[in-house]
Amino acid sequence: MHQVLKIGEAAKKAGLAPSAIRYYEDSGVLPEPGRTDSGYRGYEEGDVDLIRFVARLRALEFPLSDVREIVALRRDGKAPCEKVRETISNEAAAIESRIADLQRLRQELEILEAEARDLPDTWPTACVCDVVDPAGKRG
Amino acid sequence: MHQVLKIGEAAKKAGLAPSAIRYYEDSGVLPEPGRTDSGYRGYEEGDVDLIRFVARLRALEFPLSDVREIVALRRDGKAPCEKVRETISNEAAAIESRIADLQRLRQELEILEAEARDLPDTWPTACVCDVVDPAGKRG
DNA sequence: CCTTGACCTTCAAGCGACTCGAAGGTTTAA
DNA sequence: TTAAACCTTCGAGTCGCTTGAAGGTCAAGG
Repeated sequence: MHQVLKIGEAAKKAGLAPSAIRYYEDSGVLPEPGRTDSGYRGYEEGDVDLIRFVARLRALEFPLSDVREIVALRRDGKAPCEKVRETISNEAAAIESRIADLQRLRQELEILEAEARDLPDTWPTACVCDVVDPAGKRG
Repeated sequence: MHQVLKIGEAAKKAGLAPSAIRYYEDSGVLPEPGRTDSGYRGYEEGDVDLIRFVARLRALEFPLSDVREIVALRRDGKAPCEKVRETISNEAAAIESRIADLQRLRQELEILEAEARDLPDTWPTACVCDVVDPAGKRG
């Protein structure tokens, strides 16, 4: 009735690599699943749901430590809602700030790219390096 | 005349940690500097310029392997211009695509944040988890 | 029956770009 | 003279996995 999946099939359903699932197990995020007689991991429907949930949190780039805590709360029958909300807002802030950093970098790189196009390569007299680091003197 | 700086002072001038400079040296990005009688690294003006240049490239998030190649070209008296331009454009593309990813994530998180605000925490009946992973059934 | 190939297992090591800690040596100022 | 603030090396830790080696299992095809 309720079929048991091997790690490769479970991984496919969750959009993860088998090695990632093993890693989550090793690092205490996912519980140890059952085993077949020959020692293969066997995932039941609920297990696969949990893996999918973890995959989803990781796709949102939640730190694995937070994912571990959230999964632990669920396992203990406690509501992870507060922790989830907290992590959502932390993660949103982190991403916001990373986007700002990258946009600054992108702008810098655009300027450098444009300036580099116009510069003849008469190294060591004139060089893109002067554009990249105008303060540095080449040796 | 030309003063020699210890690693901490050189690091400060370049906006790096001393440990980062040692790491660049170990990993073949920066050449080994001179040493004082007591074994301290001693950086001359040109050395500091090179460290500053490397710091600048890293601030633009160039991969260290590319920085290593660029520095090697300079050391060999060759124009690193082409490599620099290439790396600028690779890096610009990588950042562009990372920004796009993060903007998608940000949007998702904003939606989740809003939905989570409205949801009562009647675990295990209704929960932020349902919002995060609507397809997953909680156990 | 045997082989082939696609799975699965464990364990160790590698990636990138560093940082941190331990255990010790040096220099400078009070 | 002694304390603080440097410096040295070396090894291990971070994060989130992936990759590889060496082997076990299982279903299909010849």
